[in-house]
Amino acid sequence: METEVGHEVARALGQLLKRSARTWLYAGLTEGLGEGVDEVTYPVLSGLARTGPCSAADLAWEVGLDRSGISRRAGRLESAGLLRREPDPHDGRAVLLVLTDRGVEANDLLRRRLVRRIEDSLAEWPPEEARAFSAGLRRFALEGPFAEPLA
Amino acid sequence: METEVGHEVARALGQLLKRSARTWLYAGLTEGLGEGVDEVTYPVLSGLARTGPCSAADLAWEVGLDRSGISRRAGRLESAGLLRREPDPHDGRAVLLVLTDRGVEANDLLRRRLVRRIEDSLAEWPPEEARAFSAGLRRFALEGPFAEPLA
DNA sequence: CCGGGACACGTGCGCTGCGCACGCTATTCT
DNA sequence: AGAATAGCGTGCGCAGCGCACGTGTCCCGG
Repeated sequence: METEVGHEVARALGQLLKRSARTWLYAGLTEGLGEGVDEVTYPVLSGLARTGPCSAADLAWEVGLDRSGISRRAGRLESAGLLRREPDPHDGRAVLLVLTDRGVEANDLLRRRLVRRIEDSLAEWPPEEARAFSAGLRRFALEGPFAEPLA
Repeated sequence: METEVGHEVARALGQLLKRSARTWLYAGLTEGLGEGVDEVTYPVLSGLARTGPCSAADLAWEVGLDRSGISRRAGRLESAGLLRREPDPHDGRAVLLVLTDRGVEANDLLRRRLVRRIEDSLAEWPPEEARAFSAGLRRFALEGPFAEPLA
């Protein structure tokens, strides 16, 4: 019984973690925006939108990446004018990453497109089933063991 | 309403696709097996277990990767003695990838461990909720747009 | 029967992303 | 004040991926 669920989730997760799945999810989503934002930099953009202005280290924890990776990606977003590095007023060593207005705008746009794409793929689901799936996925991804990524 | 579901799924998927999530899912899973099998080669192993003996091209479609990637990973599994390349009796050009007995055994072991890990993370869920989540995830990942990865 | 185009494979090559480690500057503690 | 610590950006090496080439095989048309 229960082991059936485990197998099913394992199988589905395997499919979901395929590179091509990620590709599909973000493919063509950044159409019309500058060169700086793509599927690689989007997690930094959206993560920063969630956390608000914060250091690269904190954002690294949020995004689940090394500091250096964040710094590089942030550099691209900065060049594209979507992100601003400003000195932390309380600590001269620290640098705060802050979204510019255009950054916020770009993030909103991308998020809308992403949500749209996901909703399209759920369009034919019975609404109740979709809700249950959404709640379960949220619980699994956000409240499960993934919550502590860099342990 | 419905847009709430879209946002929630988008957020959860973002979290799920983090590198650290993949890391957590497979971390330490290959303990005790040879050097050839790890989180990189496992998709090939399990994919081949699903499809049965097949060519690298077909497996590439199944796994969602380029042929070359499959060939490289298959090479590792071959070195580890988990996989065998044998000439296709019907086509002299083609090469069939076949799991050895040890390969089947390794795949079963890894799968059991993976299922175990997932079930542990679902241990405190209400059984009905877990079932609903499992069914929804299966539908989303296996019957959704991900079904055609290399379109 | 045979020759050319198509097919399947493995691999060299360049690109990209990642983590580690170094150097530098600012802070904090003794 | 001087030393130890913390935070940052970046150079470096490694690994994986896709593309494209060369090789061997199949198939069909002449």
